[in-house]
Amino acid sequence: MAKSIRKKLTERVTITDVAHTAGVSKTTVSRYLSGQYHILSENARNRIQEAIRELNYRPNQMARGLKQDRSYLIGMVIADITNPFSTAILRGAEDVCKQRGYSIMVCNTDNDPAKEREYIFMLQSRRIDGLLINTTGRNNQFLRQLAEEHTAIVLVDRKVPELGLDTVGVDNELSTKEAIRFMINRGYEQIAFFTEPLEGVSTRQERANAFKDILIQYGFPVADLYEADLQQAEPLLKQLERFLESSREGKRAIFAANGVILLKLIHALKHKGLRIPDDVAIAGFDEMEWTDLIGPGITTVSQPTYQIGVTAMERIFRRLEGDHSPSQNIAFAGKLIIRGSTPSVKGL
Amino acid sequence: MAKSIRKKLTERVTITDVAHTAGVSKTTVSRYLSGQYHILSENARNRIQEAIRELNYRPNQMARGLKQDRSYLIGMVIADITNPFSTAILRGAEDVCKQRGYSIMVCNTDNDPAKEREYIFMLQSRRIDGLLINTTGRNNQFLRQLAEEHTAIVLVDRKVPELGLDTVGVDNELSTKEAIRFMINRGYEQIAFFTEPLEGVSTRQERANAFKDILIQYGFPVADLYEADLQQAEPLLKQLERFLESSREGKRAIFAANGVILLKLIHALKHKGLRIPDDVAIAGFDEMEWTDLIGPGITTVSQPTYQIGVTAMERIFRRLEGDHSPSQNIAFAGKLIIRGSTPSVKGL
DNA sequence: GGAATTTATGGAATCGGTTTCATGAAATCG
DNA sequence: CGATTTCATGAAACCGATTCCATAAATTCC
Repeated sequence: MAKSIRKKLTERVTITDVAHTAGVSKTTVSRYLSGQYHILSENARNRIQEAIRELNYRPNQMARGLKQDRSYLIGMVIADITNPFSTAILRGAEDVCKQRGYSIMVCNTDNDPAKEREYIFMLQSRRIDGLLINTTGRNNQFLRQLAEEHTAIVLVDRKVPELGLDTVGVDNELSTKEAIRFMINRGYEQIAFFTEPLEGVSTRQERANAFKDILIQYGFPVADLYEADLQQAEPLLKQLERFLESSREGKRAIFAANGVILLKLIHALKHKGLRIPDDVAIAGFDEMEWTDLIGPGITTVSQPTYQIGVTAMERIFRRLEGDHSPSQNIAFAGKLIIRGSTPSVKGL
Repeated sequence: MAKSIRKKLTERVTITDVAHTAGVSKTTVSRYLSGQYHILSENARNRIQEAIRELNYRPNQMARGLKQDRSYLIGMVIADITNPFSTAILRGAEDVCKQRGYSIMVCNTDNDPAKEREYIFMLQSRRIDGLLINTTGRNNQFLRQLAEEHTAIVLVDRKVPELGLDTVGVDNELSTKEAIRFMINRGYEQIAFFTEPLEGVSTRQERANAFKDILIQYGFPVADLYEADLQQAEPLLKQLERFLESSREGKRAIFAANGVILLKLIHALKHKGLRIPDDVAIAGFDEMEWTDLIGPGITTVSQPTYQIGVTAMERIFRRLEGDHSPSQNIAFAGKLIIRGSTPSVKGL
């Protein structure tokens, strides 16, 4: 009887309920919800407003999205969510989304192409409007598919030229060259470059190539480019030892291709009882909250991470608004922050 | 004509398309999608599978969710997404969600109740099934409303007793007492406690109270409890100076109530040219990737952050599965990691 | 002052799935 | 062998919004 009907009715408040209590049709309420106030009478507007308040109504986004073929959802696929670099980007991206009423769904892949694929499928099922991805580069086929379904995709940090998508990141060549040139000018005679495996990751490749180029340009031998797999600590330690054995104290320096490997290297140096910069100088990509606190301060290349997130998300919205211009590669300048970990070599 | 029809048809592949090409009804396809294989003939199963593959079909989660009144979405409202503490929890939560086919929507509030409220409304519109929240404590009314609409809510880190919700965090009293007691036993005669403003945040209050309790228990005066607003750097610096002026080198120590303030304090000490631990000893909550690298290493209270995220999310799913048992407060033990920043006082 | 236009509104179809219920065929039973 | 149960399937209603189209009333036009 009445009791059970009421129960059913109050279970979830729908647009129909609002229409009833306001004494208008669903259509009119819908118009109110989408902000088309100018075609509503003041009377209707007020009564709807009152009804919504009274019933504490919140429109169902799934119903809305279904009909409009829009989810107001952006996917963000990140290799490692605990990496401060990633979260700074996320922060920027999130701020832009919030402002527009979009929400971000985070997906953590651990650089695993299989996980990445699963997430792409899931996001596809959710009909995301946009995707911001730090890709493994192994699921290009599926990304292309997504792009064909009108999802606006922006690659962050890592490029995949064959996809022809917008990318946002830092100018790796420029920044790496600036940093290595700086170290050469400071008098270091042997510089090692440590990176995670290059295969398939454009960012790492660009930095490694810039390193090689600049060494060649200055007539240095390119002997110390180390690709370390960080899953196990051993390889990195071994490679570090190899470098230290082959080089002379006071004349050598290490450059880390990103913040993760920079941290690992500093750990390894501490573990071996080596001092910065006396035993070895060090610098690397990614400014982090602790880089000025360790020893004499670590020289780093700072990326405008928040800005990268903001810009990437803005490109997504530009695309969603119908911009069909050719894809852009947006590269911000990195900033070299010089600290005590890379002093001038004695005797210069 | 045919062309335009085809275009329309291939625009988005729907369950109807799959049904047609497989030569069965939507109902049958739906059963396949929800894994009810046992009631399908092998023939139908194969043809549907083939059709899905051929058309590259992905079911629309919005349509699904609309009918089922389930979004398979979990909201995660965080005060500061760039805080490593938060992302570690997110990581744990995300892993659990992925496994169950749920997705997480991240919301960054900056500890702003207004932003938090906006997010709660948005998440409500999306009909999230669960919410994991690090709340400002200023939107209890809306959280209660959400809970009434069958959203499973778990409070992380910060409690709000009046809401009667599940909470997951660390045992603040126990860990704080252990840490302060340790410092007292090491011979420090004056210990300062630095925290962000206590008002409304249970975690901070619990830690501050534990600090006071243990000092009283040991017969120390409670003179140095500093509430610093971190928005501007000044207050913290002033308070730090006040403490340093009132205390004696070699006999004093600082305890930071969380990782953020710990970092700020270390920065401030460096800024003032003070050495750890010679000029002042320091310890604090939250183990971070750099705490063992700064100076002699910083003594910290480590929280099982990943585990907190996993546990919180598991409680959400337990609730979604229909568990109506009384609410739980789950408190993990923190772990005191002793490092060089808190050596024994000379002469002990 | 009647025709044409504008304005405010609502009925009904629709989005893409799930779920209820009905049905015909095959299998099991006494 | 007829009655009953099981099995595989599909038609149609439904979830909660938006949107197309129709319509009555009010306004403007000549």
